[in-house]
Order: sequence, then C-alpha cells, then structure tokens
Amino acid sequence: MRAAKVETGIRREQIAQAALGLIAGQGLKGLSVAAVANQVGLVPSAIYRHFQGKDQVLNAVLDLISMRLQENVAAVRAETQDPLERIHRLLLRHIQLVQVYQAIPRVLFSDEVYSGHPERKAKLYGIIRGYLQKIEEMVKEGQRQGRIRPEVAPETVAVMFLGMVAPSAFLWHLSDGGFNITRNTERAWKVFRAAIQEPPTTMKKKKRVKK
Amino acid sequence: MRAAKVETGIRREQIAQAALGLIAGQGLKGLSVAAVANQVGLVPSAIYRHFQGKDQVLNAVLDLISMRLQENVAAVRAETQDPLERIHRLLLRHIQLVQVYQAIPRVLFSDEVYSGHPERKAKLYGIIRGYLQKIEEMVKEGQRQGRIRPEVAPETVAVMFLGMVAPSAFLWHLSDGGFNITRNTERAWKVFRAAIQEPPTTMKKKKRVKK
DNA sequence: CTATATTGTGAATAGATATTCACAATGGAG
DNA sequence: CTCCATTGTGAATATCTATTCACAATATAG
Repeated sequence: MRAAKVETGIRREQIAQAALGLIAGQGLKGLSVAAVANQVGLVPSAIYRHFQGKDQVLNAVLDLISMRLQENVAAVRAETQDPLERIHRLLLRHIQLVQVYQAIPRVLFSDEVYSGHPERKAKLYGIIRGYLQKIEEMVKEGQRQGRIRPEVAPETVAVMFLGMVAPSAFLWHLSDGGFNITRNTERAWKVFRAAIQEPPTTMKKKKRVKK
Repeated sequence: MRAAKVETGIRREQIAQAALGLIAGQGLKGLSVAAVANQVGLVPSAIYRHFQGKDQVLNAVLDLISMRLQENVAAVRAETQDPLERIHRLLLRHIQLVQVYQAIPRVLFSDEVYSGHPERKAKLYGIIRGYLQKIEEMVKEGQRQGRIRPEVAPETVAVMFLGMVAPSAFLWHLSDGGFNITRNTERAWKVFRAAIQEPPTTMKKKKRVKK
C-alpha cells in the first residue's frame, strides 16, 4: 500500500515524533531508520526525502525535547506569579513529562546522541543550559521578592532542581514503575524548599530576626 | 605478534577494565568486541575464550562499577564516624570517581545497557539500590545520633544525594569540563546539609558547642 | 619429557542497518 | 487538462559487528 503524499514540513514533525516515541519504547539502540519509517507508515528510503540522514533526525528529536521543556516553563509562568510556586509546578510538570516521554531522560543521558558528534553535544548542552537559565531566572526573581534566601547561588538551585528530577525519573524507569516517583518527588520538594526558602519572619521557635 | 597466555580470571578483569575505559572515551556506541580485544592486545575472537559474548562483558562492567561504588562506601566508613561527614566525603569521592571514570554515568544512564535485557536492567537497579541502601543507613545513623532531622525520610535523602552528583557530572561531561563541578558540588552540599542537618541547639547562629 | 587442557589466531559467516538510486505515483500550477 | 516538481517505493549496496570454528602455540600436571 502506498503512503499518501504529505508535504515535507509535516513529515518532518511526524518523523521526529515517531523517533521520540520509539526511543521511549526501545531505547536509542533500537532506533533504526527502518523502524521510524515503519512507524510513520513509510518505507525506509522515504525518510531521506525529508532528512539528509539519521543524524538530522536525531537533531530534530533534540529540538522537540527542547520545545517540550520550554513549553513547561512558559506554562508555569502563566499559571502563577509566585517564584517558589512556579518552581514547584515546574517540578511537577517535569516529572509528569518524563513519565509520558520516557525518551527524554534516555536521550539526554545517553552518549549515543553526541558521541563523536561535537556539534550535537554542544547543542544538547545548549538546550539544558537554556532550561537551567529559566530556572535561575525564577530563583533570582524569588530572591528579589525576598522569598528565596539570597545567599544561595541561582545556578546551584537550578542544578539541584535537575537533581530532583533526573534520579527519580531514572529509578522509576529502571524499576519499571516500581519506584514511587510521585511520593519521592513530593518529599524531596519539601526538603528542597526548606533549604532555599527564606523563612517567614513570624515569631515561632525557629525565630529568625531580620537584620 | 602473539599475545601471552594469561589465565582466564585475569583476562576477564583486563577485558572488563578495557571495556570501561573505552566506554569513557567513545561511549557505548563505540564499544565493539574488536575494540575491547585490541585494547587488551588480543584478537576479537579471543574474547570468547573468557566471556560467552558481549553481553557478559557488559555484565562484568556493571560488576566493576558496583565494586567501585561500594569501595567508596567502605572508605568513608573507615575514615570517620560522623554520619554527616561520611555523607559529605562520599559525595566528594563520588564526584571524583565520575571524573576519573566518565564511563560510570554513561553506563548507568544509558539505555543501551539494559534495553531488551530485563535481567541486566534488574541487575543495574539492584546495584543502584544497594548504593542507596548504604546511604540510607548513614542517614539513619545520623538520625539516631540526633545529627540529622528525624522528619526527613532516609530514602529521600539518598535519592537527593544522587541528585547532587548525577546532573553535575553530566553537565561537566557535556561541557567538556567547562562546567565547574567542584564549585557546584560544594555549594550544593552546603544547601543540602542545611536542609537535612538538625540545627545545633546552641544560641548563636554560628557558634558551635561540643556537647 | 610429553600429553593435554587452556588460550590465542585468522578466516569465514551471518545479520543488521544506513544510504543510494532509478523509477513510479501524485497533486497543484499554468 | 497537462506538465513537472515533489514525494513514495523497491531493490541493491556497502559497511560494520558479533560470533563461530578449525587450527596453532603454550604451559602445566603426571
């Protein structure tokens, strides 16, 4: 059966999506152009009408991931003004994201993506840097508003934020869902928030005097 | 030139070491039995005198990593009695470890290792679980001694511990050493410690009284 | 010393996979 | 309607890699 003729712009999206889905299921090892083509309903050679090769398909996958991350950032920005709450919600969204798209940590943490491809390695670094940047901005905003301790470096907080997500997602994935990622994330968030939050200046036993 | 005849026990170690080294350099994608054999100074087919196949070589690599991790645990246990200090030193050792053996995060976070190999996936999960277990024990010990807040779940602390290492190591690796992993880890540790440490029951904010 | 198990070698095999290419269908511009 | 650029197809190719196997060297037990 012959596949319908679809303009290359749409095909590119379909192919990138299919690749992301396959990575989620099979891992990068199982990602062949044949599999991707089959998923889209095409024949392997047809992929080359839309991409120069497998490398470019992987690049498109990276762009897709970058978009998903940035979408989350935009969403929490729209949802609330409170920086701490923004970070909290971004955490929840991120956890949900890696559960739906298991491929994301796989791609992000797999060397297969950038081994022997310096330009792709740089690209990946840029994507993560961009994400961290947004988190840092939230932290700075929180510090300006006096909600986050001024002495913690925004970069540190941002990297620690990743640290709350990555291992949890990884353990969850590795245990085939046995690891309770939701519970763990909730608890980690409490500890994390306590560490970065400027304590309210009320007069309880933890009295903290503004100097 | 013919390679010397070496008993299989030693060859197995050499092969596992060589594989770990190659993964550090090339990633899992570049890990071929030919490359491993060449590294050891053997011919590809010779590998099969010591391992049933590539799969078993990868298993041996996992065992190697597990050993390295447990060695670190044993070392910090011997170094100090203070649970908090143990955790701190384990952090430093772990950071150093992933810098020397870049392969470790690569292997741990790459799906290539366990994709389509449920038994190896389980094995990997077991290794990490075992490591987390040791950290949890340190936390519990710290709670018993009143040095760590009793309300934080040891499992949460252990997973967060991984979270301090993994993203840092990853960014460092991805940036070709540009990311300052040492500085970041130091700062993260301060925040982390503040979050889990039971505040001394003295009455100045910096004064620390030996009880 | 020599018999034998162990280890190393080179060639051959088999399977997978990315990529190319000549050819065919399709659909919109004119 | 007709042309032609675009998109899809099937077969062929080239490369890479794991694995097998018959044979060779080597060391150790007896």
